[in-house]
Amino acid sequence: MKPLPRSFYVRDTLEVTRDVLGTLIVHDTTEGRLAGRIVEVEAYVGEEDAACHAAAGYTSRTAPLYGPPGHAYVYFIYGMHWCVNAVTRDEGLPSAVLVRALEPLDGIELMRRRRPAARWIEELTNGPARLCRALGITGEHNGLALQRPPLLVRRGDRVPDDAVAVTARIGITKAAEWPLRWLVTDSPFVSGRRVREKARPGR
DNA sequence: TCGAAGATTGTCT
DNA sequence: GACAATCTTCGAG
Repeated sequence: MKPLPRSFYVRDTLEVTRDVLGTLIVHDTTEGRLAGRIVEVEAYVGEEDAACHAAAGYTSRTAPLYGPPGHAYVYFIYGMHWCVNAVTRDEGLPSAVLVRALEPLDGIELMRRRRPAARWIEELTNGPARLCRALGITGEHNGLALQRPPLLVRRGDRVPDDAVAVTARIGITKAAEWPLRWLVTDSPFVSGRRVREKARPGR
């Protein structure tokens, strides 16, 4: 159960995104270890991707996207939420994998305390901002390497192809139709409840 | 310096 | 299903 090496991230972003499913994200804090299995991710693929923050070019905000692969890109959105990405490809090629949902593994009681709005365990980490809240990931982690504590990604059991689905990305307005969202089909921990309700009215 | 938009979520109707 | 919360970032003036 070693951390994923940097070479894991130095590949085509779509390959990395698919392979991240099933890996484990671990945050060691003074209050204890928080960890979960990644069950939903999205790819954001460079300046030509209008939904990618790098579409704005190199700025102080997007700098980590242009930095070394295997590092975290943590951004603040809607005045209250943090979201975490893993930077991919290579320096100067700004693309990343957004972690959208986890299956909680370690530190579930601590997650419950951090996420009082969650009514049951499936709501602890089924959304990009929810999982950051539950794991205590904030701007402090922006730009950190993902190969060592406090924040790292470990190899897990590979999710077989027949358990993986690909869909359009969620919650964006630009390039929204691009099929760059991967998820573990049968996992009850994936996000997008409201989206599914919209997509299947009357059920 | 100002205004608008945003890779979301929780609450209310 | 609609909308408010809340603030950083960026581009325009």
